[in-house]
Amino acid sequence: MRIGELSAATGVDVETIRYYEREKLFAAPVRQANGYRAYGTIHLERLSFIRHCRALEIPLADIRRLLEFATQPTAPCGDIDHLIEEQLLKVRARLKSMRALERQLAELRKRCDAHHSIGECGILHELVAAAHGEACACHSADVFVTKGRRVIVGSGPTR
Amino acid sequence: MRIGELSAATGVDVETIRYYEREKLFAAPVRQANGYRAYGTIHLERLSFIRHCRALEIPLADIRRLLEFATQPTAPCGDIDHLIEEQLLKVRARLKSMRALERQLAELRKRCDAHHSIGECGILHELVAAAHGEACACHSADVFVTKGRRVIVGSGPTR
DNA sequence: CCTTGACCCTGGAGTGGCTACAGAGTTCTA
DNA sequence: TAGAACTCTGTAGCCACTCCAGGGTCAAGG
Repeated sequence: MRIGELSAATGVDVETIRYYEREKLFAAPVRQANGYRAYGTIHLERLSFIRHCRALEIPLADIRRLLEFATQPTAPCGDIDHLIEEQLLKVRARLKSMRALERQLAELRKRCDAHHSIGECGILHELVAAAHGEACACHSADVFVTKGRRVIVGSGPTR
Repeated sequence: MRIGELSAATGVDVETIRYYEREKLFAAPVRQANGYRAYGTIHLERLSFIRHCRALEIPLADIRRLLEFATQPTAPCGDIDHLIEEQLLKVRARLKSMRALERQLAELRKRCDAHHSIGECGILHELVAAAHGEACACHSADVFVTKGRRVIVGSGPTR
């Protein structure tokens, strides 16, 4: 199987496959006389495994670890458990902040329900209000969490 | 105000402030005799505005556009409306895929409820099953969307 | 006066997970 | 036999920072 066929079979871009090889997510395949990569069923399975994990947004470094674990079937599986648990926690935390984000944006959008000039635009007005340290429709609380980092918003010189 | 004070006042990292300057999100401030940046209230407000937008996960390119809009108060505000609407749609799409992700990971975690060896681990088993084109607990459908791109999972050589 | 430590400067590299491209060679199809 | 379609390598770009090296500046304490 050539790289294009593997790509078609898995839906993974050719460039991405080569990238995974560079990143040592799977061993370099044998080469044909012309230098083309020749893949077998093993590669197809491993690539599907990787994409399945990526679909769960598991980072490549963790996928590498999972692949290593798979070679030691007698070891205890606590690490795998832990890895999935961590991933779930990450997703839940992100979900929480995304929900807040959705509320804030929906609230902000409400500020502009008619066609008028930028000078009168409620949206821009709200965004600018925040820059003056005033309370704003979108951020009632002063501090909230984005991407796991504490970010201060809606405040200003008064802090 | 020196950069450290601006940083303390807004909660924005010093490096990030310099980065915003490089990215032309605000004009370079005047310099003191020693070369230190000297900021005023305008910078503080603009930086707060930027962070407020970033807290809404509005990309820097869009923030640049918003800042340009703000200089034209008589123009119609349709573009601003549209920008926020697009952002809301983006967030909602992402939210939807995150919710699916959460379900899938929670389902996957259930597969391993006891301490045993990697060879017997239900989680790894499920992940490997996907690579064989079998149905898996985490992905009942064959195809779903991640980050706006179509990704094929849970299938394999049979496609 | 000297040291220490906190601050500031520039320029460049690194992060993750791809994606895109240049410039070359190879193979398939009409 | 021409041209399209594929493959190769190597490198750079994307986003929004973050970190570092190697230097300069400044105030407080001994």
